[in-house]
Amino acid sequence: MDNKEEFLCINEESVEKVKAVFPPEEFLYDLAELFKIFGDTTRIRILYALFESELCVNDMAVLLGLSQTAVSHQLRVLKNNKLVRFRKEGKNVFYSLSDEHVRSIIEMGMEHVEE
Amino acid sequence: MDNKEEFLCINEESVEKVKAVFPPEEFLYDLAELFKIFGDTTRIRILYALFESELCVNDMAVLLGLSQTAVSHQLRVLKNNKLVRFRKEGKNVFYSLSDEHVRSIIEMGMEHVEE
DNA sequence: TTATCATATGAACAGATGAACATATGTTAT
DNA sequence: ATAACATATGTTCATCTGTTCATATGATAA
Repeated sequence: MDNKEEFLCINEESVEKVKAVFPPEEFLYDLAELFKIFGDTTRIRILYALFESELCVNDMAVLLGLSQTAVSHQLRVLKNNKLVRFRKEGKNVFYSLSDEHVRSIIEMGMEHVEE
Repeated sequence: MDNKEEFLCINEESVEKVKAVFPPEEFLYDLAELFKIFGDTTRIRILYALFESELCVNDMAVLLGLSQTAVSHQLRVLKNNKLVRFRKEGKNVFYSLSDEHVRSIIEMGMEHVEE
């Protein structure tokens, strides 16, 4: 079942063309990791909520009908990947989108979905 | 353990503001589904390969060092979600990106990763 | 027709992932 | 100090997902 018959390309030219510009594996890995973050309903809902206004954890939970724990866990993921930033104010932590890239990426996705 | 103390908002105003413009759940679900597709290394590599040139299944497998089966399975996902299209030519099936949205979304992601 | 090649599909297994629960940390008020 | 509150974290568990293996389909050539 050794199914790779050693580089039997059908169109060698195309393959070489692609190979020539292929980015480092790590880069594409990071790219996939980024999209993975957006690929969860809870996280997308959180990010979308932050489109309009910064919010504290409790308010997100209330707004989205989620447990505080669930929100906090997902915020950690978003924070670790620099998609949101936060400021502390007493007992509360207010989160907001970290930059315009986040907005752009989601908007691009929305265009595709809207069709 | 009933952890939702009935709408105890810290900032009622922000919550109302977000609620007012929140899109239907289904829309955000579809959006997450779309990003989920991009959130896998194999699929991103396939899509990226198709940036340069259309390719048949076997050539993708050779190029990316994957089994034919793995590529075929992922192409099905991409096909079902209309991210790639294909044309048959004899025994071969040539795949290509289905539209410019795909390219735009990936490019947006790359900008974020490049930082 | 049969043999061979290119791709697709189904089943099963391994690893990843999100949610819930319990608990910990950190902050303010008393 | 202690109590009450807001958020964070660790662990467990059920589910999802991607890969592999085996096999099927579909196409060309002999």
